[in-house]
Amino acid sequence: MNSNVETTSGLSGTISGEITETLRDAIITGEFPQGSKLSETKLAKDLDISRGPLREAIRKLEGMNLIQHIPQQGARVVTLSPKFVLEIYETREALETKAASLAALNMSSGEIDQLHRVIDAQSKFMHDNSNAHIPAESDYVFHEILIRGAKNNVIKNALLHRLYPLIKMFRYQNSKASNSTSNSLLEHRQIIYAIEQRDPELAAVTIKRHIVRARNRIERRFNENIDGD
Amino acid sequence: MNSNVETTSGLSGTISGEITETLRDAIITGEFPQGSKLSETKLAKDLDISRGPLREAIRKLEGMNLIQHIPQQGARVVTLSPKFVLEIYETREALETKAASLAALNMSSGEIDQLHRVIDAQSKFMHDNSNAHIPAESDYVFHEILIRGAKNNVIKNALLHRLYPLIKMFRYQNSKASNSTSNSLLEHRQIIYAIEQRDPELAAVTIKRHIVRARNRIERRFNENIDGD
DNA sequence: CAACCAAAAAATGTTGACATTTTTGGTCTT
DNA sequence: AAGACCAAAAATGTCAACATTTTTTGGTTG
Repeated sequence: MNSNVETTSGLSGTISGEITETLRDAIITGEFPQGSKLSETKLAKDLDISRGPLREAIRKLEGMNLIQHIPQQGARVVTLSPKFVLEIYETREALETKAASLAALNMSSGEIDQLHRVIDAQSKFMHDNSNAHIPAESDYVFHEILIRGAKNNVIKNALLHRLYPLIKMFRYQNSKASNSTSNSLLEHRQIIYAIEQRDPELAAVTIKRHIVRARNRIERRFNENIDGD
Repeated sequence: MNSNVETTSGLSGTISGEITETLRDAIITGEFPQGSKLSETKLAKDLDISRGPLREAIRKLEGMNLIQHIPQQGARVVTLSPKFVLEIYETREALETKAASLAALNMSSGEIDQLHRVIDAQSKFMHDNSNAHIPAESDYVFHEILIRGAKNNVIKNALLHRLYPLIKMFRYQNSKASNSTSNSLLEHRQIIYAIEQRDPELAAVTIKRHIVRARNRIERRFNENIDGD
Protein backbone atom coordinates (compact mmCIF):
# COMPACT_ATOMS: atom_id res chain seq x y z
CA MET A 1 0.00 0.00 0.00
CA ASN A 2 1.09 3.50 -0.78
CA SER A 3 2.04 5.27 2.42
CA ASN A 4 4.08 8.35 1.62
CA VAL A 5 1.42 10.77 2.83
CA GLU A 6 2.57 11.15 6.37
CA THR A 7 4.60 8.84 8.51
CA THR A 8 4.87 10.99 11.60
CA SER A 9 2.48 9.62 14.16
CA GLY A 10 3.03 7.90 17.45
CA LEU A 11 0.59 5.13 16.83
CA SER A 12 3.09 2.36 16.23
CA GLY A 13 4.18 -0.35 18.63
CA THR A 14 0.95 -2.30 18.32
CA ILE A 15 -0.71 -3.92 15.34
CA SER A 16 -3.75 -1.75 15.93
CA GLY A 17 -1.61 1.37 15.67
CA GLU A 18 0.22 0.22 12.57
CA ILE A 19 -3.01 -0.69 10.83
CA THR A 20 -4.48 2.67 11.76
CA GLU A 21 -1.68 4.46 9.93
CA THR A 22 -1.88 2.14 6.95
CA LEU A 23 -5.60 2.61 6.58
CA ARG A 24 -5.38 6.33 7.19
CA ASP A 25 -2.94 6.78 4.33
CA ALA A 26 -4.95 4.47 2.08
CA ILE A 27 -8.06 6.55 2.73
CA ILE A 28 -6.30 9.89 2.26
CA THR A 29 -4.81 8.82 -1.06
CA GLY A 30 -8.11 7.45 -2.28
CA GLU A 31 -6.93 3.87 -2.44
CA PHE A 32 -10.15 3.19 -0.59
CA PRO A 33 -12.67 5.28 -2.51
CA GLN A 34 -14.97 7.71 -0.75
CA GLY A 35 -18.14 6.07 0.43
CA SER A 36 -16.78 2.57 -0.06
CA LYS A 37 -17.39 0.00 2.60
CA LEU A 38 -14.54 -1.35 4.68
CA SER A 39 -15.37 -5.00 5.16
CA GLU A 40 -13.81 -6.31 8.36
CA THR A 41 -13.55 -9.88 7.16
CA LYS A 42 -12.02 -8.94 3.83
CA LEU A 43 -9.63 -6.35 5.28
CA ALA A 44 -8.48 -8.65 8.05
CA LYS A 45 -7.72 -11.31 5.48
CA ASP A 46 -5.90 -8.89 3.17
CA LEU A 47 -3.82 -7.39 5.97
CA ASP A 48 -3.29 -10.80 7.55
CA ILE A 49 -4.43 -9.82 11.03
CA SER A 50 -7.40 -10.70 13.15
CA ARG A 51 -10.49 -8.58 13.38
CA GLY A 52 -9.83 -7.34 16.91
CA PRO A 53 -7.06 -4.84 16.20
CA LEU A 54 -8.74 -3.96 12.92
CA ARG A 55 -11.92 -2.92 14.70
CA GLU A 56 -9.91 -0.75 17.06
CA ALA A 57 -8.15 0.87 14.13
CA ILE A 58 -11.52 1.62 12.59
CA ARG A 59 -12.62 3.27 15.83
CA LYS A 60 -9.52 5.45 15.80
CA LEU A 61 -10.12 6.45 12.20
CA GLU A 62 -13.66 7.31 13.18
CA GLY A 63 -12.11 9.68 15.73
CA MET A 64 -10.15 11.26 12.87
CA ASN A 65 -13.38 11.82 10.95
CA LEU A 66 -12.11 9.62 8.11
CA ILE A 67 -14.63 6.86 8.62
CA GLN A 68 -18.28 6.70 9.47
CA HIS A 69 -19.39 3.66 11.38
CA ILE A 70 -22.99 2.53 11.73
CA PRO A 71 -23.76 -0.25 14.23
CA GLN A 72 -24.70 -3.53 12.64
CA GLN A 73 -23.91 -2.11 9.23
CA GLY A 74 -20.20 -1.52 9.17
CA ALA A 75 -17.75 1.22 8.36
CA ARG A 76 -17.58 3.39 5.28
CA VAL A 77 -15.01 5.87 4.06
CA VAL A 78 -16.39 9.38 4.46
CA THR A 79 -17.68 11.14 1.38
CA LEU A 80 -16.24 14.60 0.80
CA SER A 81 -19.38 16.28 -0.48
CA PRO A 82 -19.05 19.98 -1.37
CA LYS A 83 -21.10 20.86 1.70
CA PHE A 84 -18.85 18.77 3.94
CA VAL A 85 -15.65 20.28 2.54
CA LEU A 86 -16.94 23.81 3.03
CA GLU A 87 -17.92 22.95 6.60
CA ILE A 88 -14.42 21.63 7.19
CA TYR A 89 -12.93 24.90 6.01
CA GLU A 90 -15.31 26.94 8.16
CA THR A 91 -14.21 24.93 11.16
CA ARG A 92 -10.59 25.32 10.22
CA GLU A 93 -11.11 29.05 9.91
CA ALA A 94 -12.51 29.24 13.44
CA LEU A 95 -9.79 27.13 15.03
CA GLU A 96 -6.75 28.26 13.12
CA THR A 97 -7.64 31.92 13.50
CA LYS A 98 -7.62 31.43 17.24
CA ALA A 99 -4.42 29.40 16.94
CA ALA A 100 -2.72 32.23 15.07
CA SER A 101 -3.60 34.83 17.65
CA LEU A 102 -2.37 32.53 20.40
CA ALA A 103 0.77 31.85 18.41
CA ALA A 104 1.45 35.57 18.25
CA LEU A 105 1.43 35.57 22.03
CA ASN A 106 3.08 32.26 22.80
CA MET A 107 5.46 31.27 20.03
CA SER A 108 9.10 31.03 20.94
CA SER A 109 11.68 32.81 18.83
CA GLY A 110 13.01 29.40 17.88
CA GLU A 111 9.65 28.47 16.43
CA ILE A 112 9.49 31.75 14.54
CA ASP A 113 12.88 30.87 13.07
CA GLN A 114 11.42 27.57 11.94
CA LEU A 115 8.65 29.42 10.14
CA HIS A 116 11.24 31.58 8.40
CA ARG A 117 13.20 28.55 7.29
CA VAL A 118 10.07 26.99 5.82
CA ILE A 119 9.06 30.02 3.78
CA ASP A 120 12.65 30.59 2.70
CA ALA A 121 12.62 27.07 1.31
CA GLN A 122 9.27 27.76 -0.33
CA SER A 123 10.61 30.95 -1.80
CA LYS A 124 13.67 29.19 -3.17
CA PHE A 125 11.54 26.42 -4.59
CA MET A 126 9.23 28.79 -6.43
CA HIS A 127 12.16 30.78 -7.77
CA ASP A 128 14.03 27.70 -8.96
CA ASN A 129 11.01 26.14 -10.59
CA SER A 130 9.21 29.33 -11.59
CA ASN A 131 6.28 27.37 -10.29
CA ALA A 132 3.10 28.95 -9.08
CA HIS A 133 2.46 26.24 -6.53
CA ILE A 134 4.05 25.63 -3.19
CA PRO A 135 4.36 21.88 -2.55
CA ALA A 136 1.48 20.73 -0.34
CA GLU A 137 3.84 19.10 2.14
CA SER A 138 5.70 22.33 2.73
CA ASP A 139 2.44 24.18 3.26
CA TYR A 140 1.40 21.63 5.90
CA VAL A 141 4.71 22.09 7.69
CA PHE A 142 4.17 25.84 7.88
CA HIS A 143 0.70 25.52 9.32
CA GLU A 144 1.70 22.76 11.69
CA ILE A 145 4.49 24.86 13.19
CA LEU A 146 2.07 27.71 13.64
CA ILE A 147 -0.55 25.48 15.26
CA ARG A 148 1.98 24.00 17.66
CA GLY A 149 3.20 27.48 18.47
CA ALA A 150 -0.20 28.38 19.87
CA LYS A 151 0.57 26.14 22.86
CA ASN A 152 -3.01 25.00 23.14
CA ASN A 153 -3.21 21.21 22.96
CA VAL A 154 -6.98 21.07 22.54
CA ILE A 155 -6.87 23.28 19.46
CA LYS A 156 -3.78 21.46 18.24
CA ASN A 157 -5.42 18.04 18.45
CA ALA A 158 -8.65 19.27 16.89
CA LEU A 159 -6.74 20.67 13.94
CA LEU A 160 -3.95 18.16 13.43
CA HIS A 161 -5.76 14.96 14.36
CA ARG A 162 -9.34 15.59 13.27
CA LEU A 163 -9.37 18.26 10.60
CA TYR A 164 -6.10 18.09 8.70
CA PRO A 165 -6.53 14.43 7.74
CA LEU A 166 -9.73 15.45 5.96
CA ILE A 167 -8.04 18.44 4.37
CA LYS A 168 -5.16 16.29 3.18
CA MET A 169 -7.62 13.77 1.80
CA PHE A 170 -9.46 16.46 -0.11
CA ARG A 171 -6.33 18.06 -1.49
CA TYR A 172 -4.75 14.76 -2.43
CA GLN A 173 -7.79 13.64 -4.36
CA ASN A 174 -8.42 17.07 -5.91
CA SER A 175 -4.91 18.10 -6.78
CA LYS A 176 -6.20 20.91 -8.97
CA ALA A 177 -7.92 22.43 -5.96
CA SER A 178 -4.53 23.04 -4.40
CA ASN A 179 -4.46 25.63 -1.70
CA SER A 180 -1.08 26.86 -2.77
CA THR A 181 -1.47 29.72 -5.18
CA SER A 182 1.19 32.25 -6.00
CA ASN A 183 -0.34 34.39 -3.27
CA SER A 184 0.25 31.83 -0.56
CA LEU A 185 3.88 32.70 -0.07
CA LEU A 186 3.05 36.37 0.37
CA GLU A 187 0.26 35.52 2.78
CA HIS A 188 2.60 33.31 4.76
CA ARG A 189 5.03 36.20 5.02
CA GLN A 190 2.27 38.44 6.32
CA ILE A 191 1.40 35.86 8.96
CA ILE A 192 4.97 35.67 10.14
CA TYR A 193 5.14 39.44 10.26
CA ALA A 194 2.10 39.60 12.52
CA ILE A 195 3.54 36.96 14.82
CA GLU A 196 6.91 38.69 14.98
CA GLN A 197 5.12 41.89 15.93
CA ARG A 198 3.42 39.86 18.68
CA ASP A 199 0.17 41.25 17.35
CA PRO A 200 -2.59 38.68 17.93
CA GLU A 201 -5.35 40.66 16.19
CA LEU A 202 -3.25 41.16 13.07
CA ALA A 203 -2.25 37.51 13.08
CA ALA A 204 -5.91 36.54 13.37
CA VAL A 205 -7.21 38.67 10.51
CA THR A 206 -4.28 37.70 8.32
CA ILE A 207 -4.66 33.98 8.67
CA LYS A 208 -8.42 34.25 8.54
CA ARG A 209 -8.15 35.88 5.15
CA HIS A 210 -5.68 33.20 4.08
CA ILE A 211 -8.12 30.44 4.94
CA VAL A 212 -11.24 32.19 3.69
CA ARG A 213 -9.55 32.74 0.35
CA ALA A 214 -8.74 29.05 0.14
CA ARG A 215 -12.34 28.27 1.01
CA ASN A 216 -13.64 30.66 -1.62
CA ARG A 217 -11.43 29.15 -4.31
CA ILE A 218 -12.82 25.75 -3.45
CA GLU A 219 -16.38 27.02 -3.45
CA ARG A 220 -15.86 28.64 -6.82
CA ARG A 221 -14.52 25.41 -8.21
CA PHE A 222 -17.53 23.51 -6.91
CA ASN A 223 -19.86 25.97 -8.57
CA GLU A 224 -17.97 25.76 -11.86
CA ASN A 225 -18.41 22.02 -11.85
CA ILE A 226 -22.15 22.41 -11.39
CA ASP A 227 -23.29 24.94 -14.03
CA GLY A 228 -20.38 24.91 -16.44
CA ASP A 229 -18.43 21.87 -17.61
CA MET B 1 -24.18 3.53 38.31
CA ASN B 2 -25.42 7.10 38.36
CA SER B 3 -26.39 8.11 34.85
CA ASN B 4 -28.62 11.17 34.96
CA VAL B 5 -26.13 13.40 33.22
CA GLU B 6 -27.29 12.87 29.67
CA THR B 7 -29.17 10.00 28.20
CA THR B 8 -29.60 11.32 24.70
CA SER B 9 -27.09 9.60 22.45
CA GLY B 10 -27.51 7.20 19.60
CA LEU B 11 -24.90 4.79 20.79
CA SER B 12 -27.20 2.05 22.00
CA GLY B 13 -28.07 -1.17 20.27
CA THR B 14 -24.73 -2.79 20.97
CA ILE B 15 -23.00 -3.61 24.22
CA SER B 16 -20.11 -1.44 23.16
CA GLY B 17 -22.44 1.53 22.72
CA GLU B 18 -24.24 0.98 26.04
CA ILE B 19 -20.97 0.67 27.89
CA THR B 20 -19.69 3.82 26.24
CA GLU B 21 -22.59 5.80 27.66
CA THR B 22 -22.29 4.20 31.07
CA LEU B 23 -18.60 4.96 31.31
CA ARG B 24 -19.04 8.46 29.89
CA ASP B 25 -21.52 9.36 32.60
CA ALA B 26 -19.40 7.73 35.28
CA ILE B 27 -16.42 9.79 34.17
CA ILE B 28 -18.38 13.04 33.93
CA THR B 29 -19.82 12.63 37.40
CA GLY B 30 -16.46 11.76 38.89
CA GLU B 31 -17.43 8.23 39.82
CA PHE B 32 -14.17 7.38 38.13
CA PRO B 33 -11.78 9.98 39.54
CA GLN B 34 -9.64 12.11 37.28
CA GLY B 35 -6.34 10.45 36.47
CA SER B 36 -7.49 7.05 37.73
CA LYS B 37 -6.69 3.99 35.70
CA LEU B 38 -9.45 2.06 33.98
CA SER B 39 -8.37 -1.55 34.31
CA GLU B 40 -9.83 -3.61 31.49
CA THR B 41 -9.91 -6.85 33.43
CA LYS B 42 -11.52 -5.31 36.48
CA LEU B 43 -14.04 -3.23 34.53
CA ALA B 44 -15.03 -6.15 32.32
CA LYS B 45 -15.67 -8.22 35.42
CA ASP B 46 -17.63 -5.45 37.15
CA LEU B 47 -19.79 -4.74 34.11
CA ASP B 48 -20.08 -8.42 33.32
CA ILE B 49 -18.97 -8.15 29.71
CA SER B 50 -15.93 -9.34 27.81
CA ARG B 51 -12.98 -7.12 27.11
CA GLY B 52 -13.67 -6.73 23.39
CA PRO B 53 -16.62 -4.31 23.56
CA LEU B 54 -15.01 -2.64 26.55
CA ARG B 55 -11.91 -1.83 24.57
CA GLU B 56 -14.03 -0.35 21.81
CA ALA B 57 -15.90 1.77 24.33
CA ILE B 58 -12.59 3.04 25.64
CA ARG B 59 -11.57 4.00 22.10
CA LYS B 60 -14.80 5.94 21.66
CA LEU B 61 -14.29 7.74 24.95
CA GLU B 62 -10.80 8.58 23.77
CA GLY B 63 -12.47 10.25 20.79
CA MET B 64 -14.54 12.28 23.25
CA ASN B 65 -11.37 13.43 24.98
CA LEU B 66 -12.53 11.86 28.24
CA ILE B 67 -9.83 9.20 28.33
CA GLN B 68 -6.17 9.10 27.54
CA HIS B 69 -4.85 5.78 26.31
CA ILE B 70 -1.20 4.82 26.21
CA PRO B 71 -0.23 1.61 24.37
CA GLN B 72 0.91 -1.19 26.67
CA GLN B 73 -0.01 0.91 29.66
CA GLY B 74 -3.75 1.26 29.58
CA ALA B 75 -6.38 3.94 29.82
CA ARG B 76 -6.72 6.74 32.35
CA VAL B 77 -9.43 9.26 32.99
CA VAL B 78 -8.27 12.67 31.81
CA THR B 79 -7.10 15.14 34.42
CA LEU B 80 -8.76 18.56 34.24
CA SER B 81 -5.75 20.65 35.10
CA PRO B 82 -6.30 24.41 35.17
CA LYS B 83 -4.29 24.73 31.97
CA PHE B 84 -6.40 22.08 30.26
CA VAL B 85 -9.69 23.66 31.31
CA LEU B 86 -8.63 27.07 30.05
CA GLU B 87 -7.56 25.50 26.76
CA ILE B 88 -10.98 23.87 26.48
CA TYR B 89 -12.68 27.24 26.93
CA GLU B 90 -10.42 28.90 24.37
CA THR B 91 -11.35 26.21 21.89
CA ARG B 92 -15.01 26.57 22.75
CA GLU B 93 -14.73 30.31 22.24
CA ALA B 94 -13.31 29.80 18.74
CA LEU B 95 -15.88 27.22 17.67
CA GLU B 96 -19.01 28.56 19.31
CA THR B 97 -18.33 32.11 18.12
CA LYS B 98 -18.32 30.80 14.58
CA ALA B 99 -21.37 28.69 15.34
CA ALA B 100 -23.26 31.75 16.56
CA SER B 101 -22.53 33.78 13.46
CA LEU B 102 -23.60 30.85 11.29
CA ALA B 103 -26.72 30.42 13.41
CA ALA B 104 -27.62 34.04 12.75
CA LEU B 105 -27.57 33.21 9.06
CA ASN B 106 -29.00 29.71 9.05
CA MET B 107 -31.31 29.21 12.00
CA SER B 108 -34.95 28.54 11.18
CA SER B 109 -37.65 30.59 12.86
CA GLY B 110 -38.78 27.39 14.56
CA GLU B 111 -35.38 27.01 16.14
CA ILE B 112 -35.42 30.63 17.25
CA ASP B 113 -38.76 29.87 18.90
CA GLN B 114 -37.12 27.00 20.72
CA LEU B 115 -34.47 29.37 22.05
CA HIS B 116 -37.21 31.68 23.29
CA ARG B 117 -38.97 28.86 25.05
CA VAL B 118 -35.78 27.86 26.81
CA ILE B 119 -34.97 31.32 28.12
CA ASP B 120 -38.61 31.89 29.07
CA ALA B 121 -38.37 28.75 31.18
CA GLN B 122 -35.07 29.99 32.61
CA SER B 123 -36.62 33.35 33.38
CA LYS B 124 -39.59 31.74 35.11
CA PHE B 125 -37.28 29.49 37.10
CA MET B 126 -35.15 32.33 38.35
CA HIS B 127 -38.19 34.40 39.24
CA ASP B 128 -39.88 31.54 41.09
CA ASN B 129 -36.79 30.56 43.00
CA SER B 130 -35.20 33.98 43.25
CA ASN B 131 -32.14 31.97 42.42
CA ALA B 132 -29.05 33.47 40.90
CA HIS B 133 -28.23 30.30 38.99
CA ILE B 134 -29.75 28.86 35.86
CA PRO B 135 -29.79 25.08 36.06
CA ALA B 136 -26.85 23.66 34.15
CA GLU B 137 -29.08 21.37 32.10
CA SER B 138 -31.13 24.29 30.81
CA ASP B 139 -27.99 26.16 29.88
CA TYR B 140 -26.77 23.18 27.85
CA VAL B 141 -30.10 23.02 26.02
CA PHE B 142 -29.79 26.66 25.02
CA HIS B 143 -26.29 26.26 23.66
CA GLU B 144 -27.12 22.98 21.95
CA ILE B 145 -30.02 24.53 20.04
CA LEU B 146 -27.77 27.36 18.98
CA ILE B 147 -25.02 24.99 17.86
CA ARG B 148 -27.42 22.86 15.86
CA GLY B 149 -28.86 26.02 14.33
CA ALA B 150 -25.50 26.79 12.74
CA LYS B 151 -26.11 23.90 10.31
CA ASN B 152 -22.46 22.95 10.27
CA ASN B 153 -22.02 19.31 11.26
CA VAL B 154 -18.26 19.52 11.68
CA ILE B 155 -18.53 22.33 14.20
CA LYS B 156 -21.51 20.64 15.81
CA ASN B 157 -19.65 17.37 16.33
CA ALA B 158 -16.52 19.10 17.57
CA LEU B 159 -18.53 21.00 20.17
CA LEU B 160 -21.18 18.49 21.23
CA HIS B 161 -19.16 15.29 21.01
CA ARG B 162 -15.64 16.35 21.90
CA LEU B 163 -15.78 19.55 23.92
CA TYR B 164 -19.04 19.60 25.85
CA PRO B 165 -18.40 16.27 27.58
CA LEU B 166 -15.28 17.84 29.06
CA ILE B 167 -17.16 21.01 29.97
CA LYS B 168 -19.92 18.99 31.63
CA MET B 169 -17.31 17.00 33.51
CA PHE B 170 -15.65 20.15 34.77
CA ARG B 171 -18.89 21.81 35.80
CA TYR B 172 -20.28 18.70 37.44
CA GLN B 173 -17.18 18.22 39.55
CA ASN B 174 -16.77 21.93 40.29
CA SER B 175 -20.35 22.91 40.96
CA LYS B 176 -19.27 26.21 42.48
CA ALA B 177 -17.64 27.14 39.20
CA SER B 178 -21.03 27.17 37.55
CA ASN B 179 -21.23 29.10 34.34
CA SER B 180 -24.70 30.30 35.15
CA THR B 181 -24.50 33.63 36.87
CA SER B 182 -27.31 36.12 37.13
CA ASN B 183 -25.90 37.70 34.00
CA SER B 184 -26.31 34.58 31.93
CA LEU B 185 -29.99 35.08 31.26
CA LEU B 186 -29.39 38.62 30.03
CA GLU B 187 -26.53 37.44 27.86
CA HIS B 188 -28.70 34.70 26.40
CA ARG B 189 -31.33 37.31 25.54
CA GLN B 190 -28.70 39.39 23.77
CA ILE B 191 -27.64 36.36 21.76
CA ILE B 192 -31.20 35.68 20.67
CA TYR B 193 -31.61 39.31 19.73
CA ALA B 194 -28.56 39.18 17.47
CA ILE B 195 -29.82 36.01 15.82
CA GLU B 196 -33.28 37.44 15.29
CA GLN B 197 -31.68 40.46 13.64
CA ARG B 198 -29.84 37.99 11.40
CA ASP B 199 -26.69 39.83 12.39
CA PRO B 200 -23.77 37.40 12.34
CA GLU B 201 -21.17 39.89 13.59
CA LEU B 202 -23.31 40.91 16.55
CA ALA B 203 -24.09 37.29 17.35
CA ALA B 204 -20.37 36.53 17.23
CA VAL B 205 -19.22 39.30 19.55
CA THR B 206 -22.11 38.66 21.93
CA ILE B 207 -21.49 34.96 22.40
CA LYS B 208 -17.76 35.50 22.45
CA ARG B 209 -18.14 37.83 25.38
CA HIS B 210 -20.44 35.28 27.05
CA ILE B 211 -17.83 32.56 26.79
CA VAL B 212 -14.83 34.73 27.59
CA ARG B 213 -16.58 35.88 30.76
CA ALA B 214 -17.15 32.31 31.78
CA ARG B 215 -13.51 31.57 31.06
CA ASN B 216 -12.39 34.55 33.09
CA ARG B 217 -14.52 33.54 36.07
CA ILE B 218 -12.90 30.12 35.97
CA GLU B 219 -9.42 31.57 35.65
CA ARG B 220 -10.05 33.87 38.60
CA ARG B 221 -11.22 30.94 40.66
CA PHE B 222 -8.10 28.99 39.80
CA ASN B 223 -5.91 31.89 40.86
CA GLU B 224 -7.80 32.30 44.13
CA ASN B 225 -7.15 28.70 44.95
CA ILE B 226 -3.44 29.18 44.39
CA ASP B 227 -2.44 32.29 46.36
CA GLY B 228 -5.38 32.69 48.72
CA ASP B 229 -7.27 29.84 50.40
C1' DC C 1 -42.97 -10.31 -14.82
C1' DA C 2 -42.73 -8.24 -10.43
C1' DA C 3 -43.34 -8.77 -5.53
C1' DC C 4 -42.66 -11.41 -1.68
C1' DC C 5 -40.97 -14.81 1.43
C1' DA C 6 -37.62 -18.16 3.32
C1' DA C 7 -33.38 -20.28 3.54
C1' DA C 8 -28.56 -19.62 2.98
C1' DA C 9 -24.62 -16.89 3.04
C1' DA C 10 -21.97 -13.32 4.76
C1' DA C 11 -21.09 -9.66 7.83
C1' DT C 12 -20.84 -7.56 12.37
C1' DG C 13 -20.91 -8.22 17.50
C1' DT C 14 -19.17 -10.87 21.34
C1' DT C 15 -16.63 -14.16 23.89
C1' DG C 16 -12.87 -16.79 26.13
C1' DA C 17 -8.30 -18.39 25.58
C1' DC C 18 -3.54 -17.49 24.41
C1' DA C 19 0.75 -14.29 23.80
C1' DT C 20 3.45 -10.68 25.17
C1' DT C 21 4.56 -6.89 27.97
C1' DT C 22 4.50 -4.41 32.23
C1' DT C 23 4.19 -4.27 37.06
C1' DT C 24 4.86 -6.26 41.52
C1' DG C 25 7.18 -8.33 45.33
C1' DG C 26 10.85 -10.41 47.37
C1' DT C 27 15.67 -11.85 47.60
C1' DC C 28 20.33 -11.02 47.34
C1' DT C 29 24.25 -8.01 47.20
C1' DT C 30 26.81 -3.97 48.44
C1' DA D 1 19.23 0.15 54.64
C1' DA D 2 19.30 1.09 49.67
C1' DG D 3 19.50 -0.57 45.22
C1' DA D 4 19.85 -4.12 41.58
C1' DC D 5 18.10 -8.26 39.95
C1' DC D 6 14.85 -12.00 39.07
C1' DA D 7 10.60 -14.64 39.26
C1' DA D 8 5.64 -14.46 39.77
C1' DA D 9 1.50 -12.11 38.95
C1' DA D 10 -1.34 -9.16 36.52
C1' DA D 11 -2.38 -6.36 32.68
C1' DT D 12 -2.70 -5.31 27.81
C1' DG D 13 -2.54 -7.06 22.94
C1' DT D 14 -4.07 -10.58 19.77
C1' DC D 15 -6.42 -14.44 17.96
C1' DA D 16 -9.91 -17.82 16.54
C1' DA D 17 -14.42 -19.54 17.40
C1' DC D 18 -19.25 -18.63 18.43
C1' DA D 19 -23.69 -15.67 18.31
C1' DT D 20 -26.59 -12.59 16.24
C1' DT D 21 -27.97 -9.59 12.71
C1' DT D 22 -28.08 -8.17 8.02
C1' DT D 23 -27.80 -9.05 3.26
C1' DT D 24 -28.17 -12.04 -0.58
C1' DT D 25 -30.25 -15.48 -3.21
C1' DG D 26 -33.46 -18.33 -5.25
C1' DG D 27 -37.76 -19.99 -5.67
C1' DT D 28 -42.72 -19.43 -5.20
C1' DT D 29 -46.89 -16.86 -5.84
C1' DG D 30 -50.15 -13.44 -7.41
